[in-house]
Amino acid sequence: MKKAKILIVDDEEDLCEILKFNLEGEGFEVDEAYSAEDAITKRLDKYDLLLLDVMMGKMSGFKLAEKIRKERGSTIPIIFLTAKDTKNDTLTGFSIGADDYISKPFSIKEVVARVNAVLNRTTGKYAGEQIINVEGLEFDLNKKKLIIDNKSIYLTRKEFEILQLLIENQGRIFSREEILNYVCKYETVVTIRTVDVNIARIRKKMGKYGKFVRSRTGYGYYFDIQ
Amino acid sequence: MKKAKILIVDDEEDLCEILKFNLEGEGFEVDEAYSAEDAITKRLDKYDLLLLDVMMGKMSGFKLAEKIRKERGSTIPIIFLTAKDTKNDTLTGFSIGADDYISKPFSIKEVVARVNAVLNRTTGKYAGEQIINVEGLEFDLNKKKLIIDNKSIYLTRKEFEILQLLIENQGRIFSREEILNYVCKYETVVTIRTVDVNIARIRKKMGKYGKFVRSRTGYGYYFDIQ
DNA sequence: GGGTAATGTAACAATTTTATAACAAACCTG
DNA sequence: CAGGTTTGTTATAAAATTGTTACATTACCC
Repeated sequence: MKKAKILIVDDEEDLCEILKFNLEGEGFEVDEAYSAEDAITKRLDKYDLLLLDVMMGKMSGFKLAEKIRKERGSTIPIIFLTAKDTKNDTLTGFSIGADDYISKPFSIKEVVARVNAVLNRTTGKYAGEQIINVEGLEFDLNKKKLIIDNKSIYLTRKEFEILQLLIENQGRIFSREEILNYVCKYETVVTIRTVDVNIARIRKKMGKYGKFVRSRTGYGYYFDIQ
Repeated sequence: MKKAKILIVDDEEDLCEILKFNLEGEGFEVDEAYSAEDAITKRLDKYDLLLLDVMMGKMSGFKLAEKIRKERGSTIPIIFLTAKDTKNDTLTGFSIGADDYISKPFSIKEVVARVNAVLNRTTGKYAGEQIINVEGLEFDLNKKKLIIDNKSIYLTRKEFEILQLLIENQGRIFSREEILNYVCKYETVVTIRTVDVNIARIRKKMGKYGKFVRSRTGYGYYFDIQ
């Protein structure tokens, strides 16, 4: 999956850095802007989420948010950071929405959790149909299945991941090591020939299209429709 | 359709701004007042809804509401925002004629949802009958029930929300995390397996239609009539 | 073509995931 | 606060996936 990109807009540079450090640790790509004016100069449509300080120098976070929404018509999710002191446990109970706010002082953990939650929700919701189409072969990323001749072919997770890797990089050859590494990242070590078996299963399920999943002796596997 | 006008009365200016920002995003026209005294000076009959903080400086939200209702004889709907969930406050609020009551901390989404609900109810423009019909299975969004073979099947809130998510996105697979995230928005963290149990309960209640709620090992759950 | 290495695949085993029942905790509601 | 309802937890059985192995088949090189 592609890394989500986050833009932090806050004039407290230290805080920015801490957030950046932690969010990067979570696998996000993070940019910073130290003022609203600075943020405006950036191409905001590059980002998947905005972390916006409410209290900043000249232009407040709200103004900036308004500008982004109204002038640019963007629907990018925004989480506000606000300095308002909180007597009660606002932090724990406050939950996610398309937009959300987190009061300072907040725990880094919490911010990360919220960011994850918002991104999960919005990317889940607004990601409409995701279908890769090749030669009358539909590869549906949301429904995790193939559609061939109007028939649904259900792939298991490993099968799906392997095929996705090959299809998204049509023509490129992946060694068994690469495939195993991609599919079993954090898992225990398995025999290299397992890949063969999985490929065989994929081919079988794909029927007449199975031959598009090709092997090159000594190299590995690739997908090609020629 | 005319835009509904909303007045927010709350001394926490940040919160006001966030609410305003989000409600405007929903297509409402929004004004703010940072104190009850401030609110009184406004022509309240201009508004279709009041969002009223209970705890404010000198005059409480309740006092203000009482004033509005008794002295001005207004029937404008009021939603109270309150910091503490005390039964006493609740009662007071409702006896004054509160239309709804949201305790802080709340999520922005929740407020927006309640505002929509109250405005729908009071202005009488219902979204009309909301019934999803699939294969002789009626799913009544307003009455929160299923109708199968002319029999009403009552689903609990969680059950209903899960089923609604699945039915409204027919075919799309939702991971347990997504489902939990969707259903337990404002709540504490629960075990991921809870989803399984809820799915089982839904299937059981749906009888012969239960099989339409499907699982895909390694992915999650989805609804499909095929 | 014959020998060797690489790949394909079937059958089975190990592992992981899901279904469900039974119980416990939370939650209403009068 | 008693009793019913909803929701969450846990344990175990059942199902599905994934891995291993052994042998068949194919590709490669001389």
